[in-house]
Amino acid sequence: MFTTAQSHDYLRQHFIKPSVQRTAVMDYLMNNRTHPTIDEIYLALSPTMPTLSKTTVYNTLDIFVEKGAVRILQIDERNARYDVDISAHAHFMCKSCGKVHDIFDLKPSLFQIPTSTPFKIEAVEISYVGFCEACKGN
Amino acid sequence: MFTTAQSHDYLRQHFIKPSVQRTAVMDYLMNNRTHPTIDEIYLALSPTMPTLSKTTVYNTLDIFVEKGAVRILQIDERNARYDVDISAHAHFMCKSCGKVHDIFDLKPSLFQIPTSTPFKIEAVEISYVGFCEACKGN
DNA sequence: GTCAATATAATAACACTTATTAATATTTAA
DNA sequence: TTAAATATTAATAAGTGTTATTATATTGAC
Repeated sequence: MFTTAQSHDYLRQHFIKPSVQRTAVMDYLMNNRTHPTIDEIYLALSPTMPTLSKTTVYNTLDIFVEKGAVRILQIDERNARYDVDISAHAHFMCKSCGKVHDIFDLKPSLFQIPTSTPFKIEAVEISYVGFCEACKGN
Repeated sequence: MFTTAQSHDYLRQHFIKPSVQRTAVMDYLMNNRTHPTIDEIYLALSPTMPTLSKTTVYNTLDIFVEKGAVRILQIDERNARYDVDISAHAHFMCKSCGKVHDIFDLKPSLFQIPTSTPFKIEAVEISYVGFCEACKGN
């Protein structure tokens, strides 16, 4: 369980001014490693922050991504998903239930930037799709 | 340069009934390896096929993907992109010009399905983002 | 405490995709 | 070959996630 103080610190480390809204969003991301969508974050926070607007959630996540505090995932074609864990790891999405899971135990070499290209590569995304444990039997 | 006859054959190989529209779309994909969007395909074909509708392009690509003749790429958050090359390779997208390039010369092991997960993985997508040769100087 | 700068909220606008339905082609059976 | 059934295409409308706009609120410097 991460505290609000820790979220606050994490924001400061990434040069993001920690407003009440930003701290709440970061707090949610740190404690819910489910790669939530904007909507999920908004719906989770609005009961305790009734004045929160979805626009603010969008703006907040934009800033987090821009400052490198959070990673945006492209794995789900429907919605953007967000991950506070910016370390090298891959993702899996279940075609049936839609849940996105982390895959950590891959060879570090998978995440290396290829040197054979003429491009200036800044980021890698490795995504797997299929069926999760709960869904693969059905 | 691929001929219409070849597109026709490729469709048949994937058990897709080759209508005029489907053959035209496949023909375009086989001759334009630019990972085009729906809009690009539609705009390219409509001058010579004035009755073509964008809905048909959507439907057609859905069928192609479902039958495994074409791969849909998630790399561009704005639009879906399509690739007739279904062999194992990665993609790079330029953050500046938006072009998507193939990256073929990677170790085959990169595309292996990880065995350490409890998931039934069916597909892998490896995406890189950054700046292309033309844009990286600016 | 006042003023300027920044952040938030509400609303509207946008863009891509999907659903619906009607029209047109194509196939099948007599 | 013709009629009926089926499949495909086209046009329109609807839906959904995201972005733009603008007004309000909050913060920070003096």
